[in-house]
Amino acid sequence: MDQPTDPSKIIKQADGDVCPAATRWLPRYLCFLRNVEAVDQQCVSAERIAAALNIEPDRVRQDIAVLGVTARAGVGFVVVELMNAIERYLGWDNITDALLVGAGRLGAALAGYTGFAQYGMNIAAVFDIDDHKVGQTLSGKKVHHFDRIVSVAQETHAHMGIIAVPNEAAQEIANVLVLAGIRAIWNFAPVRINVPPNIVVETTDLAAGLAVLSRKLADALNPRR
Amino acid sequence: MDQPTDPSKIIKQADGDVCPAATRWLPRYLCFLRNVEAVDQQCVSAERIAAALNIEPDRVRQDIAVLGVTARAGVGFVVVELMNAIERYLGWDNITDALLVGAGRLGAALAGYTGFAQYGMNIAAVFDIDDHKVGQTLSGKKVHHFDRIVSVAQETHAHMGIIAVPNEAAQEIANVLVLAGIRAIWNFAPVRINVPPNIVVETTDLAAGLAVLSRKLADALNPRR
DNA sequence: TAGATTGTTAATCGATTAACAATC
DNA sequence: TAGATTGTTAATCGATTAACAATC
Repeated sequence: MDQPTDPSKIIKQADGDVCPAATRWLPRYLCFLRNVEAVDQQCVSAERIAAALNIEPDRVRQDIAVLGVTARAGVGFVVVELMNAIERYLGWDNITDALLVGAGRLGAALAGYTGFAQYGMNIAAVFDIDDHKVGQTLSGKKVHHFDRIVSVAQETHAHMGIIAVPNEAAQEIANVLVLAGIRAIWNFAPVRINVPPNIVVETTDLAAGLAVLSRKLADALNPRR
Repeated sequence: MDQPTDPSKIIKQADGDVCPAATRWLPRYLCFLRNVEAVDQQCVSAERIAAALNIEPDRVRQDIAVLGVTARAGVGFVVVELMNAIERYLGWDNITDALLVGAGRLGAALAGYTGFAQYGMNIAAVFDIDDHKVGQTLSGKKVHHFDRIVSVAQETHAHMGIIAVPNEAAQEIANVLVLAGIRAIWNFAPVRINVPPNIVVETTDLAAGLAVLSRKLADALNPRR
């Protein structure tokens, strides 16, 4: 308050820079709040959220702080207000159309998952380069040839691309997605992807969590190395 | 080497305690190595792995260090040797049978994903409490009533359970899985779960990565707050 | 030997946990 | 006012990045 801190830090806080760690928790709070709302409760304290999710109340308050929603001490937050704030913060108050590239095993699973609507996302079209897959439907979505992605991107005004192709192809696909005007890429290939600075990328490696679990299990079943 | 460090640290290193951060990277290396092997290359350096995955070579070496595989300086690692070491470390040299609980949206997607075999895991059976779903098949797997899980667990000798049910039910399901003799739980419900100390849990929240991406996208499309 | 790459140890960075004064 | 809960700041913890001597 009175001690002037390192200026670089001040700037970092001042602009709306995203703190990934906090953002990752917001969907959990939102999910819980939806349940609470369904039961017709008006207010909820950070304590109660924490208890339900089995985490520290401190973290709940810290994560929520970025939203700018204020609570009444002794009472807590207004459920609807907090829900709306999270949805607005994540941009989940509007559905984002996404183009899914890759109709293989993972692509098929993603196309078949009907829960993305809850997270403000809709898979608008599916693409592949394999002529055997092109023309078929995947969970009711038609598979287009990847050549057509630029025109489809323009038609749908999609902002997001989802990469579910083999490692080697991932970077190349990303390049084309950028050319097609895509601004955000959700990458399921276990490789880091290079994109221009105005494009945002998030890589999700499904196998990572399973690897940790498998290792722990191997240890538990067979201790002493 | 000569300075005696804090004893607690020494113990922590001494026993085979898992470092989650390193373990999370191993599937990526494995995936790349499988490609390299397919092209009939015998050796590979940490530098090359790092280049292909677009990360720092230092990290590759550090992560690989836990495996106890040694490389020849100036040449690198023997591909097959390194692959086998990773698979053994993760217990992926044997397939683990898993019981999937929840035949909803996410459960259906997981049951439909045919790629888990690559990660040493097989979904042996699917369970739900909804009578409409019980008896149906999900991607060729029959859906059993959750009541039957204890007996099925014994028949299949499954060690792993996968939770894909709504938040509120997650803890309860976990309790039953433990009673059924399950040792490892892969939890897709965005809640922290309590289990006895001899049971291992890993929670994967699909929405977390999407939340970060959505927020960054919202920022990119609409800067200045 | 010389060049290249390893493997380990130290330094930075970020995220989680703890503490506590401010507020309703 | 008293009790309860917030919101912010400091302390701990772990993970990533950097550095460098050891090795083939």
